[in-house]
Amino acid sequence: MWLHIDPRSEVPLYQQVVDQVREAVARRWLQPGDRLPSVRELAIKLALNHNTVAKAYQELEREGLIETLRGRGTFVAERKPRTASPEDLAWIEQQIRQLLIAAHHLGLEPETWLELAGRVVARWREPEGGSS
Amino acid sequence: MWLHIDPRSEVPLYQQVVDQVREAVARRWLQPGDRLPSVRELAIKLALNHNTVAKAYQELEREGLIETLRGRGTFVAERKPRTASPEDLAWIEQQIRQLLIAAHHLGLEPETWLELAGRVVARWREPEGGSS
DNA sequence: CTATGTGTACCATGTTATACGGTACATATT
DNA sequence: AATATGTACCGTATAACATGGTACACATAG
Repeated sequence: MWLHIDPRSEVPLYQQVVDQVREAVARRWLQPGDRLPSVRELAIKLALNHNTVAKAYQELEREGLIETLRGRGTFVAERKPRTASPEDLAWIEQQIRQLLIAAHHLGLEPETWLELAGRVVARWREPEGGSS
Repeated sequence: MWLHIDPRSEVPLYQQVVDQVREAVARRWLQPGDRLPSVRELAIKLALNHNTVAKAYQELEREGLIETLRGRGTFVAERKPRTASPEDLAWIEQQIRQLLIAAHHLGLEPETWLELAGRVVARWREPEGGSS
């Protein structure tokens, strides 16, 4: 199971599920058509309430990443070709700036940060755990 | 006043204050020794409760960005030279990955994202609003 | 048809974070 | 003494989060 929940994190439990499915889809660990665990099944495995898992799935469907079929289950949706809008780009830029600020206060200057980002991008399509 | 609060944002009000002071310090719009508005003064200007502003200032002091002196006021602290720890680097990498995932779902591939990040870094030390 | 599994919609409860309003205290400056 | 500062309380209110339980609509397998 590639999903793991940290109950002591400040990140809401349903949000942790959303984040991890998002990552799995983005990195193609999950392919379109793949079936996700059922709401109740996943709730038991992660020791969560079924309502919490359902909330995560509903958020993911709202984003268009998954499709749910009554009585059948939940599946990874087809990836729709999409071009980032100017608003999207502005939002992404803002997020980058926020990260630059945080990195600066941790002692990482923008140029060094950019090198680090380059390395992360280079490792983008690798399996999961880089080293042992 | 460079501080502005959006009451309809999902970001907590005190967090908005923290973020903006963090940015002002990181980008040297505020210099060490500069005095920040008093808790009550800022509370009135931003239409916040004094407790909310105080919470923001206490968070900023906890991070070492500002210093508070009883009866005197709140001031931007000296920047302490610091090297990012391995834990810090791991955290930053994780944040970068999260951003890459979000960008991907908006239609921005890692390589394009990296170019965008490069442009943001290039504009890092500019005043405030790039163009008109 | 029945039984089971699916997503979903409720309802109620409890916890926590956020934000407010008010008051009061310790300290520093004037 | 008067004022301004940060801070520490108290209480209240709202919203998000998470749980537990029940029930319904739909699909599939027997």
